[in-house]
Amino acid sequence: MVKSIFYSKLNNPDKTSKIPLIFDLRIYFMHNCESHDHAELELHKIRHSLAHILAQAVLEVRPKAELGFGPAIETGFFYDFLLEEPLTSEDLKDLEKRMKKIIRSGQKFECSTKSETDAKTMLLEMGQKLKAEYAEELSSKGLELSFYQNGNFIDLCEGPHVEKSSQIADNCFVLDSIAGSYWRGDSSKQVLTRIYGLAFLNREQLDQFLTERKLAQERDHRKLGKELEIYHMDDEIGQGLPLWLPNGTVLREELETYAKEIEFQAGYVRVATPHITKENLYYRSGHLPYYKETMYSPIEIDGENYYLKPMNCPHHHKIYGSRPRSYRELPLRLAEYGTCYRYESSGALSGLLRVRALSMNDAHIYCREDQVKDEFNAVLQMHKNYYEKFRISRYWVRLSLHAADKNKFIDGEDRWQFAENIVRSCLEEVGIEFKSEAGEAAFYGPKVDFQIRNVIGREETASTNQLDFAIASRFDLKYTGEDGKEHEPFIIHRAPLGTHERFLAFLIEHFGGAFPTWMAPVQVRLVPVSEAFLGYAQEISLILHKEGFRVVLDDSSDSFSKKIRNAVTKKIPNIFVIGDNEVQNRTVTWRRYCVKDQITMPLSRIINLLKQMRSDRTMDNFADEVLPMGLE
RNA sequence: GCCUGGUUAGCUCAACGGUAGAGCAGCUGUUUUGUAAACAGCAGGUUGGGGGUUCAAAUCCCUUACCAGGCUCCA
Repeated sequence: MVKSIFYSKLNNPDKTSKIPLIFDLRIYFMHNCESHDHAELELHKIRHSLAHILAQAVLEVRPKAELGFGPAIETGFFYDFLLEEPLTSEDLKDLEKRMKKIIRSGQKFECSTKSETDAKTMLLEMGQKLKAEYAEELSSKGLELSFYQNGNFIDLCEGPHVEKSSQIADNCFVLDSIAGSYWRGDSSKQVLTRIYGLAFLNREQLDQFLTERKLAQERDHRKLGKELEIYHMDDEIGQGLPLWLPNGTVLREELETYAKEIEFQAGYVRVATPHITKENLYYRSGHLPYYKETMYSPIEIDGENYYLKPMNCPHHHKIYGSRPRSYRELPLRLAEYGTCYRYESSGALSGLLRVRALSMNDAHIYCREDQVKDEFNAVLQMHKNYYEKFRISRYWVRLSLHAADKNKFIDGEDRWQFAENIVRSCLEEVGIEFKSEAGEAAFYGPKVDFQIRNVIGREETASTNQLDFAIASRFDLKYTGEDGKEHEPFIIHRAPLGTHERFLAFLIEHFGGAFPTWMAPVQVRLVPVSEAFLGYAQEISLILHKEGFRVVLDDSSDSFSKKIRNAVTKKIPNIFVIGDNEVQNRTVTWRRYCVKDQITMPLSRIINLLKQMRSDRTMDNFADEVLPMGLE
């Protein structure tokens, strides 16, 4: 009953930001867009045809433009052009008009095939050198070269397309943005100009997408991070080096405490390691030759180079190797919220999602061969539990396997097979759906990567679990077995909560800035109806503070309504309203974030409730999380 | 790192070759309020930094730092 009062409105729009509490652009960002559903196919044809029409329009204003690729994508289409004279976002409106004109002219899309020679001759005559290059490549793979022509425009393309341009509603698309790209995605090749378009079956769907994208931008962690004073980036500190403000630090520490408790229960022990390390360690680990360009330049001291650590593994390996190990003490699980530094390319940096200073929920598990499976299973189970706890459903899991590339992956086909089989069967046993991808493994073993998309659709690896069968020998890590002989341990690298930076960026967006009571920077805001009740409010404030709650008393001279508003815009989960009635009866009136209905209860009772919510880590920012203590 | 665009008060924005302005936040008063913005006043800016063009630059040009959207990369 009370539950329904408290949560009935939670899924309604939050009046402050005008966004639903739990909002999901998933429908637009579904990974598997290969559905063969009829409408999907129609939409695909429309998008793909629009890409051609865009190219047609660009050729009208830039006749010498060379065409790159122009596919349909999840939200529309793009086309890449090699231009002598640049196009800018100001040209998009004009191009859009030209596209509409082409659409209305009702051009037919006609397919034809050509031999390699004919195709190349024609493409080169048209000045389409990039396409000619691609035609040659396709042909060398034995593929047929098909062309689609509409009006005076012809393009090498496998289709499919609409039959006539007039089948496309001329208001169902919009040119969205302009960006750079590289030919064949290779940064050593030509720089192309990419124009992105949004396209849907009709205007309503386009408008809906635009509206929802706008709402999604409202919960962008960079916006909320500023509004809720979570972190600050400062030019004088450096790119990608966030300053965690007091509110953000609460979030980090709550998350960390939670992880520490879970890891303690799971038999981990904690370690701490320095931020800088001698160069040689990274030669030993094998990282330096591969990752030098993504490490900060070394600091020279006493004739030696020291690097800021880009990962914690070598340090943990050194801890393992600090004395002889017996099979009896395995598995050894070393955990650290280690701070690392990576010189990420400046263009990749983005709020907290991609930074240069990061703290990782890292641990390394050193175990025997007969323990690998149970350990990896436990890791995946822990990972799954975290995701369920935080209600993270917008992710996909990649099983990253090796490929035949001696430069990227260490030798040993048998060992790769062994490790990959274990990882795959663990995923199956724990019941995590995954997609295998060859060539994505770490150089020392297979990985299970949890891929998330942020609220505006950018995909990142949220966390990763790896089975390493190779590094132990580089570090000469051994244990004495039951047989009295030396053996090499397997190492599991795992970071289910990824980094504070990325995970919190994701949670900020996932929760729209409204954190559960246990995490919230301010857990309770006391709002007296007028200054006459400040005394009782102060008393409550002291009690709550003594109980360890993060409580703020609003003793401003703002109007009562304004005080409520201020508390709500800060997305504080619990507001205690205090007026005459409350003073008389030693109660408080409890108003939850985003919920107007409220409940008055004795002070002692509400404190017990809060304590229980805190110790249970209730996800009270979700509609269905049940309140404790029989409030129903 | 690359391509394109951007940077005006703490925040969100206006002024687009001719005296930098508003709302919110802040501060000071008045107001003491029962559920999302009381009222008044004050203060706040060498328009990211540097250089140039011009009688005159927030506005045009160059350069640098940073930001955004992509691309590349991602142990």
